[in-house]
Amino acid sequence: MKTGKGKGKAKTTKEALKPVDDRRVGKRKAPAEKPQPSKREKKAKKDPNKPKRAPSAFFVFLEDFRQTFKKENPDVKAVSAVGKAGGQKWKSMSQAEKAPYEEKAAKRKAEYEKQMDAYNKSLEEGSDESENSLSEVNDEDEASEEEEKVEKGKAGEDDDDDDDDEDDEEED
DNA sequence: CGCTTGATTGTTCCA
DNA sequence: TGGAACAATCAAGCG
Repeated sequence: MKTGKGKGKAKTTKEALKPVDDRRVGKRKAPAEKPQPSKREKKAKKDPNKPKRAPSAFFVFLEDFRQTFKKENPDVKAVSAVGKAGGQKWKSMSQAEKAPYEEKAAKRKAEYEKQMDAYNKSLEEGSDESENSLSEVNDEDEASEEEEKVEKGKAGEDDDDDDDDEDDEEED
């Protein structure tokens, strides 16, 4: 389900307008253990195979944006600057532009899912019962880069066009 | 000398 | 169902 966030719209956008004050979801963890709970403690507990989260479309976009941003702002050395700028631009971008990034992110996710598969198994490790349902992840495999059709030429077939949006953003 | 933070959004998982 | 936590970056700053 996804909490109906599908078009949730707003929510984040609006919040983004305002300084992230409370939004620092970075880590709301309860800092009770350590006086200085770092924002993201690198995994307090080591999991045997906990795959790292796949970068979201936003992160993917950031990777590219970082370089661009640095190029135009070589003076800026603050990582946060890129984050902020990237965040704003991200919202400025239309979904169509984010699409390619999302696609890439989706790919990363696919691999992540694979890892999770193995991770899940390890979780049950001791448990008996049901197990094995999925095939063991093949270690090999992958690597295929199927790049889909990048037919941007539009062979003339019309269609498509529905791309929805382009610019405009909803909101309103 | 080394760890820590900082900031973005999205995504994902656990209870 | 909801919240909580974490994903990359990268250098500066403090202990």
